[in-house]
Amino acid sequence: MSPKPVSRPGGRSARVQAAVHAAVRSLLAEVDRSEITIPAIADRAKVTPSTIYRRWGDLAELLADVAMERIRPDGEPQDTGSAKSDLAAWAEQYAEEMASDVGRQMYRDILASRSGANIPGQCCDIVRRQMLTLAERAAGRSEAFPDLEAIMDGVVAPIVYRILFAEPPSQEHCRALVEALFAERRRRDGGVSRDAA
Amino acid sequence: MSPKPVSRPGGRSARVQAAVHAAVRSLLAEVDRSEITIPAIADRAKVTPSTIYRRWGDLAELLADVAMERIRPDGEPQDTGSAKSDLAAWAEQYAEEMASDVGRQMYRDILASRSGANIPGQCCDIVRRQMLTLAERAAGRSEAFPDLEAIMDGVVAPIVYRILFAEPPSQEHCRALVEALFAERRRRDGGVSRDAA
DNA sequence: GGCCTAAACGCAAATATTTTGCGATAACAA
DNA sequence: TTGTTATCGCAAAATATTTGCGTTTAGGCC
Repeated sequence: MSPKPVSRPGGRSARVQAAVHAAVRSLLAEVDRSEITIPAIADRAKVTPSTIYRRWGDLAELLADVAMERIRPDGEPQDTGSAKSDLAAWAEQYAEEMASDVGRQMYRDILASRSGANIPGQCCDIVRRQMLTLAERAAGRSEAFPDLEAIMDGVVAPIVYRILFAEPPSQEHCRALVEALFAERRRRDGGVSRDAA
Repeated sequence: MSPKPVSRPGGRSARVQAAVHAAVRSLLAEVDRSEITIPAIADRAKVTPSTIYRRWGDLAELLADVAMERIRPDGEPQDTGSAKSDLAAWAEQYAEEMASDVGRQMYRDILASRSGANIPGQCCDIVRRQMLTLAERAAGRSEAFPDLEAIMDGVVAPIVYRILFAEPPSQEHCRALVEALFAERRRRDGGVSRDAA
């Protein structure tokens, strides 16, 4: 049961949540992970541990909550002039951010969440929304753009998989993924190669 | 510090490890995850908790250790006659196994491991080895076969990503991934579309 | 086979954590 | 303003984790 649906989001609750999140972020930056414990967080946030336990349930849910907040992109993806270069730029930047220690850790915290809120799904949706803005931008320019699911399979999945399980992808590799995707799309336009999930 | 390099793998240690692993597996099958605790495991395995703490460190490492044992494939991938159908059959079966609750949970346990042993990397290597046997089999038949990294990007990563973050891929989707990979491979033979990680 | 050394275990005390009951506070609505 | 109740703080109880120390036993060596 991650951050419960705050039915009373006013002053005090908001202050507590902000203080706890800030405490987690500072601890993540300063100390080793094995020392990040709920009493330690409560201490730094000037709250009692029981408050955190009641509101977030356990450490995994709290970390997943903080990770979800941090993984949210600041703004719209960069506009570089063309659909392909937009996607390539996005992929390179995303890979670089998520390949860092904090990025990889955010992903792990998100996957460790056991709440019914489907946190990993929300994380995936955030990326999907970014892709949709790229798609709309391409449509506004009358440019072709790959199918959303094809992007998830062809660009996002390889980047995330490599970061989580192997070596992070190089910039060149990210560009090659985008290149291959556009090449395939051009080849069989509106093709059936990637149908519904 | 996951399962320490057992410097004395003889009788007693082996018995303890087997009992603990068995206890974890039975608990995973029976009770809710929130009830799986080290004292509970120790209880069922007829061991003292301190033994588990000293040998595995914490619950996450123990669960990752058990998951790594379970994720190891039983034997060689099925031989279906051709390289493409071999890969398709492997992908479909792998997706089905890992999309189950236990499969998804194994992946999460593996990613939650913080030991220096690089458990996620080992997990990735297991898949790579399976792909190598398929490649060798194809070579023995003088069949073309995609590059290993292209398979990881084009087939394994999308399957695992979807299982972890979204809806598990359908059989048709798995087949389509393999189909697209072979089509691309044929198009630019020995091409540069997927260079080193 | 019998002996030695140290790794691995069991036990129990010491710490740390999580959970829970209850009274106090403060957000929100009427 | 007043009432209602979600949320919080505090402290006791329940659990889980760590640690010291004596015992067992695997593996090496005569």
